[in-house]
Amino acid sequence: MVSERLIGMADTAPARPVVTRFAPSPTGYLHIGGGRTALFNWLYARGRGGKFLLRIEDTDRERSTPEATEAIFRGLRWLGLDWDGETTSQFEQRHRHAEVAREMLARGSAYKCFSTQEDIEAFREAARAEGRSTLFHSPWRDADPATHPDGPYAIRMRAPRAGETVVEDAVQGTVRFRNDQLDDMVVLRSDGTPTYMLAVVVDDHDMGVTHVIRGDDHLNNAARQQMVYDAMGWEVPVWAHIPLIHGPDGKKLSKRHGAVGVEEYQIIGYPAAGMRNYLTRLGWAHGDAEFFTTDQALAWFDLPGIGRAPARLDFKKLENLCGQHMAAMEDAALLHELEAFLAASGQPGLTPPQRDLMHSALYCLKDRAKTFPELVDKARFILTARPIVADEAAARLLDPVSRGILKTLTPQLQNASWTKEALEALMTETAMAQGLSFGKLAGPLRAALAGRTVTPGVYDMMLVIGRQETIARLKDAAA
RNA sequence: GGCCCGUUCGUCUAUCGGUUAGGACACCAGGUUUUCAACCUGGUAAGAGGGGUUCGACUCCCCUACGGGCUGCCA
Repeated sequence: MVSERLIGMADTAPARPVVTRFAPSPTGYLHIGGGRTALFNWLYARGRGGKFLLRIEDTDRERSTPEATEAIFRGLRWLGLDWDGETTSQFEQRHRHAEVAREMLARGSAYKCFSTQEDIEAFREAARAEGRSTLFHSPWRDADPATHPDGPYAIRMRAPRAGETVVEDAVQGTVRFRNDQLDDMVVLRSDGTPTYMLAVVVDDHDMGVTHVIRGDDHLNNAARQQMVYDAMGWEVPVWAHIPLIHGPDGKKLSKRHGAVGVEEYQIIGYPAAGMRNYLTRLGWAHGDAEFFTTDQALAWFDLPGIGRAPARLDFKKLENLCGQHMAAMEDAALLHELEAFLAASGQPGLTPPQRDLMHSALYCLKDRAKTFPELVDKARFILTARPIVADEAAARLLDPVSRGILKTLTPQLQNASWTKEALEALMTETAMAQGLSFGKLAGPLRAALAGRTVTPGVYDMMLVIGRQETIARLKDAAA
């Protein structure tokens, strides 16, 4: 099959270095679906030693804002998706676009259309009434230039009416469109500005984009854009239209599903590596691989592995993956990302002493948390100063009997060797002396040390905060 | 309405004509255990429906249903 041959060629023997791009319109936050599209493009290019470019599609002057552009940058940076070279602005290329439109005019592959919006609306109105196709057929397509009025005009593509346009898509396969189903799209508006349909093609060509990986809401557009490539005699890129992401209910992702903006995920506290893993796995598979590093994703990512059906967001699985990545992360990197999380979510940062404690405690914290808020919660024993205020559940464990036991423990801790083994021996001994199981002792101990019933192991906490602080907290609790 | 895409456990998916349809998350049960978490073991659970093609279809073709997209001088 033709499509398979194309895919094979693209994957095994690229004729030229791979160049991909992410081309968001700056009209709001970076959508999670857009984030995944960017990730796929980044993985594909970088995994092959190619280039990943960023172009801001800001030709809609009404809706484009610099704030939105900034939000896109922040979102991509958080995901760790760096792009090559300068960011390009589609709007700044408008003169080049217009030049191409005029070139198409000169080649006869486009024509001046003097129809007004009202003419077109009337045409569609009539077509609807008669049950005909509402595709606009401009009367100016074959008009004699001598009859052209001296007014504003749009430039329309002179699209072929017969035959079909075949899109070879690396994900969707061979997709055929009958040309009579496609109309003569406007490439240059009557105010002289280019339309998206023209601008993407010109920009992708000028930037040397070899693979267009984007949402499948553009699949139909590919057919029309291909006509522009053909008209200009340009090489058509490899198309890869990936399915959109849906909400947990299978419906199109929207605000009511909760987090739709990439930045919201950072604020919720997912580690970026876990986010990348999850997003890569959503709609793409490499056999049974579930948990993998970004380096592995770079090595494995390919187009044939992309699925054709829309995927639903599953926060449970996201969390699970994030938990695994947290546990696998280097302490220094984890600490760094934790601080970035605190800043991004508007929380107070760590003081230098807290930072040191956190660093030394991460070993017993990181495999207990799936998100940064969970990590912070589990780290409460090093983030709060004495006196430790016990929560309700912890307070219940500090009954008079338990407090008495804690009291007998403090002198022994004074002389104990401060290692896990020694502490363990001491605790077990103390528990037995009281006729208790160690579990009965650990509860109050934990409550005294952290004020919580959910914490890292008691020995780990004691080792992290040290002898003096441990004894002080036990005395506080026993008092 | 027209055109285009899609449909395997609840969810993400493997399978590229021949498998007891595999894995992961979630869930349930058990184990380990100083709580929670983590961890270990086991379990429930799937090819939308109907026609073909074939010795044999989840895999190929057609129809239907359902979901999604496009149908702009938006991107």
